[in-house]
Amino acid sequence: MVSKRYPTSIEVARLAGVSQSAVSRTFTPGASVSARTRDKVLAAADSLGFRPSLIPKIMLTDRSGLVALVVGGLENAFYARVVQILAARLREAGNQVLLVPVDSDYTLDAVAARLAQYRVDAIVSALAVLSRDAAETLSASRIPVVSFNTPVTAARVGSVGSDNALGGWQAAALLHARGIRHPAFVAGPADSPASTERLTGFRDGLRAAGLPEPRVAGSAYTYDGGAEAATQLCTEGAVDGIFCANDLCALGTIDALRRAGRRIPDDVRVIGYDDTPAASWGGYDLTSFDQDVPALVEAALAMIDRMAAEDAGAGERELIPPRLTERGSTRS
Amino acid sequence: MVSKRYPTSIEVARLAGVSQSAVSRTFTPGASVSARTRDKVLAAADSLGFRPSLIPKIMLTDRSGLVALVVGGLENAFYARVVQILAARLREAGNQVLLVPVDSDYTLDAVAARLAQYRVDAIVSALAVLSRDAAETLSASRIPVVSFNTPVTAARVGSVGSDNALGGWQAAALLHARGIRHPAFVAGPADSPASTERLTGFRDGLRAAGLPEPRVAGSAYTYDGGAEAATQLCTEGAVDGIFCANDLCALGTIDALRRAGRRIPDDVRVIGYDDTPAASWGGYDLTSFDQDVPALVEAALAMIDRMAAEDAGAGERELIPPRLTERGSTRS
DNA sequence: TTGAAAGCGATACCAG
DNA sequence: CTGGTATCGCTTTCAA
Repeated sequence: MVSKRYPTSIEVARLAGVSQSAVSRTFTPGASVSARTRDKVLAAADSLGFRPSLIPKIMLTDRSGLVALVVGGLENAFYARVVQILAARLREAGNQVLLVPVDSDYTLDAVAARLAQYRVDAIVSALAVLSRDAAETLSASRIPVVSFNTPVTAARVGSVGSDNALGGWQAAALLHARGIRHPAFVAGPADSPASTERLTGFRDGLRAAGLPEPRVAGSAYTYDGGAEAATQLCTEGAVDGIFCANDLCALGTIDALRRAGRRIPDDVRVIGYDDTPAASWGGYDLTSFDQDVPALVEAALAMIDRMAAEDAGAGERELIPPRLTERGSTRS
Repeated sequence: MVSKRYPTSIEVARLAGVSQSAVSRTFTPGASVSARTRDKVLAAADSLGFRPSLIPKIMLTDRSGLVALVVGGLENAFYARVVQILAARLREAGNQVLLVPVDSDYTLDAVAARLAQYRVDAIVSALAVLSRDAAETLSASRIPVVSFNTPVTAARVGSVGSDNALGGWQAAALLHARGIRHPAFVAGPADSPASTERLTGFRDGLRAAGLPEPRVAGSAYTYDGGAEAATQLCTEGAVDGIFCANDLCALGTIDALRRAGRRIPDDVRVIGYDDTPAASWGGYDLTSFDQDVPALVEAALAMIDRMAAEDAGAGERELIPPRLTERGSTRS
């Protein structure tokens, strides 16, 4: 037998000797209740530990106040920061955050259905990789979706992200200014649009500067992935300037370079992306691009509001310029 | 005017030419529906994009399937990992995770009320600091609460954590075995029970080994806090063995020591707590204690189940022994 | 196996 | 200002 868990407004009303409507009004901000009635109600409510349920209201309005936040890899400090800031902002706006960790597109289908059942008001995807199929699964749920760093757009699916191509271009310009001759790129997963865009911008920037095509290695947004890629780049040819798809890779790259006897920045200059806390730690002192998370979050929230208002507005994409912080890893 | 967002079972029933009850039964696992009826219903549901709402069920059962996860400081990789693993396990169990970021005990009061309104089934607090008052606020909401690394217990409030005193003791034993003479402790916030317990265990271990009282510095679980503490310890006296309240401090400590010209482990040995990814990075190679997050999570979930079953059972506390991983920062 | 009908706990409109 | 009542979308008896 399950004991009843929460007192209802009816019980409060009975105890206070008023109608249930009076109780409801007492807990409704703008409603008209006499001070006498309110006091009786509050006293009764307090002694019973009454908290008006939000559930009936959700049923009436079809708005839950819940926003789903789909994430993979919180071990990347960048995403941890996104979650933190996004959750804080949503809470300020009176929303609650449903955190949905996901390890692959595959699990996303099941998740989308579940979220629809909870009547979430919007979905924010902070996944490094989001396929078009997965995006469409989300889109089909009739819930506004905003995706971080993924160019997919569709009906009710928008996207915000760092201007990765611009970052790549600036990385090339900086390395050129520091006089490097042999550029290389340490990539993230092949299906990560962010990594691809950064490489494209990097290529364009190098070309504009009259430098050769970068050699490319790597395939994961991880420390170990960066280390392996760097080792490979070192053994297979000349390198004196490396742009890494993110900071995590860059840290692995730096450590591997040092193990191989290269000095930074004297022999090789390294640039990362995300400007995570570790970039400024003494052992690394890594030049990196800050994606400006607060701006990304604001853009995402504004986009959600717009989609919710217009109902089924077409997808948009918004890019935020990254901000370069130069540190020891690229100094002359 | 807000357009209707979701189709209802009544609309599906109308389209399929059956009763609304039939629709409900079709989506209820064990119910008895003829194949013919089910097919009609499924076809209609599909064409309308129908997803049965969970909200009415919550209203009927007073169980939302929502578990709140209260966190501060996701920038600490340890907590990011806790959130990740906990969320994954809860989802396997069919629960959804409500993520509640909080920056102080003060905001917790408001949060507790809100969570009660959503009828969350349980609250997990992964806060470094949780005061007794705050715990009682949570407890008053009649919702089972499990707290990480905080010794508070009360009715419906349990606690799981690493056996910090044991870890402290082992840290002392290890440093003693490595022949240090001048121990020190880099502390977390003064009101963090985890930090205090680690120090207590460390003190006891040192005493048992015949070593002097440790000097103590520091006051935050941060990289910068660790760096400042280390600088202070270096300038104010002799040090050759430092136990840090967590990894983040330890990394700052190591970098500050190096800036001060000390070699690690030759001049000073350093031990951290949490065994975060950065501990094994090349630049640090930090000896650290793994809190065994999966075990902590299992213990927390089991405790929640027990509390939910017994209804208002007394609070318990469960300790998981930490696992030491020795790396270069303490080798001979 | 089926359909009709009674709730679940709030909000909001209604007349008094 | 107050109390009565319809309502939201389901699940669950209860009869047929």
